Amino acid sequence: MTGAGQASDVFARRPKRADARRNYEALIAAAREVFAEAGAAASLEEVARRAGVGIGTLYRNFPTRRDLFEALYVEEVRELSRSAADLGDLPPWDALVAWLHRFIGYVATKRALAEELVHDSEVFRSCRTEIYTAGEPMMRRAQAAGAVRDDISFDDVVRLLSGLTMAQFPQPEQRDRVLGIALDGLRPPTSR
Amino acid sequence: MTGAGQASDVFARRPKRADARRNYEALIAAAREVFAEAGAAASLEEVARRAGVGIGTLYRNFPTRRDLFEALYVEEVRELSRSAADLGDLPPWDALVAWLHRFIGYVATKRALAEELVHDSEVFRSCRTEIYTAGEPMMRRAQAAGAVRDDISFDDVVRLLSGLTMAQFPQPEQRDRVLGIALDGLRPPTSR
DNA sequence: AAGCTAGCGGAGGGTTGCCTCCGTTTGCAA
DNA sequence: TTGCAAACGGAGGCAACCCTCCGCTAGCTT
Repeated sequence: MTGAGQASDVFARRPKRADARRNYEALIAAAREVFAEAGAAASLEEVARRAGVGIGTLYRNFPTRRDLFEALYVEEVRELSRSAADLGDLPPWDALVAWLHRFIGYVATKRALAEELVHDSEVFRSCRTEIYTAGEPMMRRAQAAGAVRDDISFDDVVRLLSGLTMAQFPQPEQRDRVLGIALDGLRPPTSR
Repeated sequence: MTGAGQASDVFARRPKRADARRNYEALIAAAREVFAEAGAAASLEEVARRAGVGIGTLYRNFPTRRDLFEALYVEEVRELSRSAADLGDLPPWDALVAWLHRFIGYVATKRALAEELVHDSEVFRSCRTEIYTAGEPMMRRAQAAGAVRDDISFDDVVRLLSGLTMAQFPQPEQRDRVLGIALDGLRPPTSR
């Protein structure tokens, strides 16, 4: 369960001809932009326009709105999951904190997508698995080292921080401070 | 600055004739339901339908979608703000915690609305003031009593918890546990 | 009880977005 | 180079929603 096989079917539909692949990437990029700007209800025609392709091309690649969401989401999760590897040589607590920072950053871009995908999606579920596979060991390690309290689960942490990504933070330093408060809550009573 | 006068202009448009008032209330109630179910982009025609009034009536009462949002939002905030008074005789920390619990409950119902209103709204701003007027003293009191760390602001707390309201919690007890973690983060280093 | 007027409701015109369909283009293999 | 399948793109039909407008209804006042 490395996660590599889990959601690979999503990428199976990735086209092979050069122009097709180019359009596919352009659509993904445009969709990322448009949804970030206008929310999950943004017009698909706008996405196609911004990608510089016809609306027909969009629908061939992503027959439904949800298909587009899923492709976008999977892409994002992949990157996050992969990034856990870089942190192996940090001390347990530092590694966890660093990864959670990335977690917030990644998730923040697409709160709208998640909103849409929560409802029974195979892909969404396997992405969750992928994130947990990446993050849970880091937390266990921190717990084993006594840096994180024992009475909470990784799931608790994810939810606590997911929330933060939704909130609007005009200045990024406030976001960091608030994240700091939340992280203090993870500490065992003695090690503050 | 009791807050009573701040947003009263919003209520100025409240109708006086019996049938009109009835319809107004029905619209508010229907809107609360519909927006909770279908998000902020829900159809206004559906709102009117569910309220059992004509679409014309809806538009007379709330010329724009935003007007409806605002009315809904103000209503919610009012209740929350008022509820702070009940908690005066609890110990500082307990009072704060109790109020924050309510805060979460109230805000959760209308995350979608807030999303829409954040962008430059007079009403939104005065509602914020109202919430802060209700909550900030409770937090100061808790800080004075040494129950909350001194290096954070009420605004930090609001944002930390606002996030939580966005997250989906299948079981309510997990929400409480996660809220507990967040609240632990508010404590001064010594008093855990 | 009778009139006045605030308020009602929904038909309908306009806009926008969704998605299909098919004639045209273009990459790739032989 | 040539042929053919894969891919393109956008016109256009359909559906949903927005919002205005105006003839009708029913509270309130005297």
